[in-house]
Amino acid sequence: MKKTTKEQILDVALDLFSQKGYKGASIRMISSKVGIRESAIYNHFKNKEDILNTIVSTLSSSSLSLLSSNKPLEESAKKGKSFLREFAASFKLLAYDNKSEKFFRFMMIELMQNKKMRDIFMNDFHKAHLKILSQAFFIMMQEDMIYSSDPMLMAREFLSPLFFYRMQVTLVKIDKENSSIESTLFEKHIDFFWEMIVNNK
Amino acid sequence: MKKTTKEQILDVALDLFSQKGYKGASIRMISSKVGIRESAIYNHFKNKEDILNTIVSTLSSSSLSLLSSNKPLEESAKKGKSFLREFAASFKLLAYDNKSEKFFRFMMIELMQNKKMRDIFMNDFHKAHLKILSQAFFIMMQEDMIYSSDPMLMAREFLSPLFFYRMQVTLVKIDKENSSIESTLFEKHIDFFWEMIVNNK
DNA sequence: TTTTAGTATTAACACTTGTTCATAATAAAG
DNA sequence: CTTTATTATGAACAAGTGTTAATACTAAAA
Repeated sequence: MKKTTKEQILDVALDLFSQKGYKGASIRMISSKVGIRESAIYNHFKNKEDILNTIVSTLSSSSLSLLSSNKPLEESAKKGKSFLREFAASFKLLAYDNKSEKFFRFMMIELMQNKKMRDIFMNDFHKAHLKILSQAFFIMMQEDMIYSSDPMLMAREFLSPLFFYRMQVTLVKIDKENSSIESTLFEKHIDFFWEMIVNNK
Repeated sequence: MKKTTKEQILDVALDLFSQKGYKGASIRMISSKVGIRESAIYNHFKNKEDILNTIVSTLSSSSLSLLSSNKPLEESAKKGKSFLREFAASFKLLAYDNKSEKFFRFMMIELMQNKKMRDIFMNDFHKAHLKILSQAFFIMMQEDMIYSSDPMLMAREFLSPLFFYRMQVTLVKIDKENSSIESTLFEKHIDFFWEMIVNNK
């Protein structure tokens, strides 16, 4: 139940990284928030970069993508709009999950400065989602549920508003403003998008 | 023709800010790239923040939004798809303009750390575009050119992929990879979106 | 030519950064 | 109780940070 010092360091570090970025959060800031002296950190981590790497390898996959791909996509994709609703719902969930939100903020800060973070964003985050979505749209097209088009294009067009809305929720929440308006954007997006692509002849 | 020292400082500062962020770019880095000593900077700017403020107030509006709103929107909106194509084209242009690109990178880095940057993004960038687009879509609906819907929702749905594609172009260009694939996303977006909303009864 | 305004330099300041080392406190294992 | 492994401390380090002050250089105005 009680967190180990190592876990506390990781928690505090993620919190500070998400607010100030990697360079902006110092070892002394982290240690003082944990309640120890800066030198004690080095009993748990080799150096500052080691803290970063531990956070990244722990959270990059879990905090970004949904990877509910253990369930057979063939079946769930045939649910059409429900599938999209579920996809967006889990996407939205990540925007409101504490650790995921912090990692998302951190990723956004580092994105333009750090090649490793760019790779994580492109592969673990973007490509992973595009793959699931394009496959799902392909199935929906085969089933004549939606207009026929390029599945990858459709996946991008569906995904990019989701990303933007997630970013917007994060931004609004930083300034402690009520994010309930932004919260509805996800559902509106599903309705709008489905209405556009559905094959209702 | 020859740039003044003050202009050089601003150019170099923007370049470094866009790569390392505000905190990551030091006065000594800037001065050495300009070819002067660090103390000489203070003959041109009060302090580091003064450099930042000068850059922001100079570039925030021009590098982010298109503000071609000097032309009457009533007329151009009636051109339908052409209007959207022009809008996206100027959006794309900014992604390939050197200074605009750098400011965009800088804005992305600071977005999660700096309230002022968040305000610029929300107002100068996002709201400004949404306003133009929602008005345009409203006109198109009145003219029966497109399906009737919530103009603001449609504006968001149209704009957010543009933002995402612009970000993606920027990311790809950082690693010097060929961005020609991402470059086509803008046009594909227009075609896809127009196809979805056009009223072809 | 002398005065003056603008811009450069050198040196120093107080402070923060990541990291190391010898040492002390603590708690589990013998 | 003693040994041992783990985790804490305090002090110090070299390097980097933003900024200032005194001073020199340079070019136009008097």
